[in-house]
Amino acid sequence: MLERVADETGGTPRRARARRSDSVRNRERLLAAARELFATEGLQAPLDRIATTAGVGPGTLYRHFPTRVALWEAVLEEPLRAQLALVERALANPDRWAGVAGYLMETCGHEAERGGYLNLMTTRYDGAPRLLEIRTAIQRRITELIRRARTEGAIRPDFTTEDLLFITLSNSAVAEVTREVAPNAWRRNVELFLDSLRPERAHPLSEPPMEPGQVARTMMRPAPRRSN
Amino acid sequence: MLERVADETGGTPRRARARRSDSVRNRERLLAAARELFATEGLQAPLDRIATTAGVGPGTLYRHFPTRVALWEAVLEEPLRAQLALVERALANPDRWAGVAGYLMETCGHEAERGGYLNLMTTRYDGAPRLLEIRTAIQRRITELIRRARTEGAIRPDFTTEDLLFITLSNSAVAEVTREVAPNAWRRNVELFLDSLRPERAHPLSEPPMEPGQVARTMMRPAPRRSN
DNA sequence: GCTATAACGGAGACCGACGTCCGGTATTCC
DNA sequence: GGAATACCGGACGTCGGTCTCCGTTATAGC
Repeated sequence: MLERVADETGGTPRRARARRSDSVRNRERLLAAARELFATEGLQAPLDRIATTAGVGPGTLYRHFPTRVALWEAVLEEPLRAQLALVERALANPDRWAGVAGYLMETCGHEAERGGYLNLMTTRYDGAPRLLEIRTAIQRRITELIRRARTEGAIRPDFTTEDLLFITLSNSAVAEVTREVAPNAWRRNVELFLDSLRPERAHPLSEPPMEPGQVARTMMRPAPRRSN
Repeated sequence: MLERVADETGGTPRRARARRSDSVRNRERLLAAARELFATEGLQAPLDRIATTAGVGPGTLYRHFPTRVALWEAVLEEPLRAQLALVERALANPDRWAGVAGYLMETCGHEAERGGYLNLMTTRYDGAPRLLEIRTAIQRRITELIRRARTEGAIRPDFTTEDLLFITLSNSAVAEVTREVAPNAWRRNVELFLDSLRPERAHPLSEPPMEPGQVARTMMRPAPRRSN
């Protein structure tokens, strides 16, 4: 798309320059490199290496995307939308159990494949309102998914949205550790989990579910964390 | 303990000097600082900060403990032994279900409290045979714990040691994220998990359990990992 | 083509962490 | 008390990562 800078000055409609072609090209290269490195090395992949992979200097990267979050915003929208589509497909499934179970397996499967995209649902997108918006939408759908399954007796009555988020979170940890050695181990783990949310097996949970307000603060952990 | 360096030269029994008192004192300070920082900031806490906290220079730290693992070896033996004691208590419980469930809750509880000691069971202690040994002992006990519970029908027949390790691993992730906001949220998660290993009406798991050999390679992930 | 300038890209400053070296000091032993 | 020396500690080199500045280059507009 040939976008022209909007003329903010109001009065004199002075034509702006078209974007330089090399700029457009470099931007594309940067996005491709970022997609690749984020997926393989995680959302904290070194920016300089992204620049190198893209075949541009670091200066160019920072001009296009002044912060890491800016780059996230450009790159992560697509996978987040895919995630959204996933929930919606689950919602459309009249078999409530299959909806929930399928969603969980697919989500966890995606995460297990693309290692870097773990935690798409749990990282803090501080300056990225678009991403936040999509994630909020996803969470709303999940809540609805759970609610329906619960009221129709497909899953235990005390199961909550947060519980489900925690399951995917748990899965990230398992997937990360097992990826190289036993790339399918996560599946077993999820199936085990699934058994825990069937209604007929439910035993009372001691802790009350978290309040909705807590979720936001909880799941959005500060971006850089060192594990171990 | 006033240890004297053993005279390796065999022939002339020349008395060695006693350890200098300041050396002993500094070592203690370093251990105390390491215990504190490992517990609060994780096993990857900056060594320089440990030195500073102990009130000594970095040189002193590296003389006493040339590598991070050396420091781990001195500091982590105690918590690992505590863990071992925990499993043994669980083994001693004639109520198999209570043994397994109690062990899981206590382990996860410990992890949730001392944030840094997450992953005691899953980090790689490359040059620390003493730690490895204890951990191996723990794993053997866990295996036995699971075996008994399984053969006596207290838990589902297809549940394995690895499954249990993954549960604690999952729990680390949840505990880490929720610690500040909802310090008890992990409990609910574990209870959910517990429901999944009850024997009645378990649903078949698609993937076969991992081979024992894989566990070692799997769980012992390389020490430095950056999350996200 | 020519010019104005948007965009490039790399050198390099800064930072936090690791690990070493060595002049100075404290402690032990006599 | 004095000598020998084990030990201290911080200055410093290195490294990987972030981010900026600015001289150079490529492109758009004419």
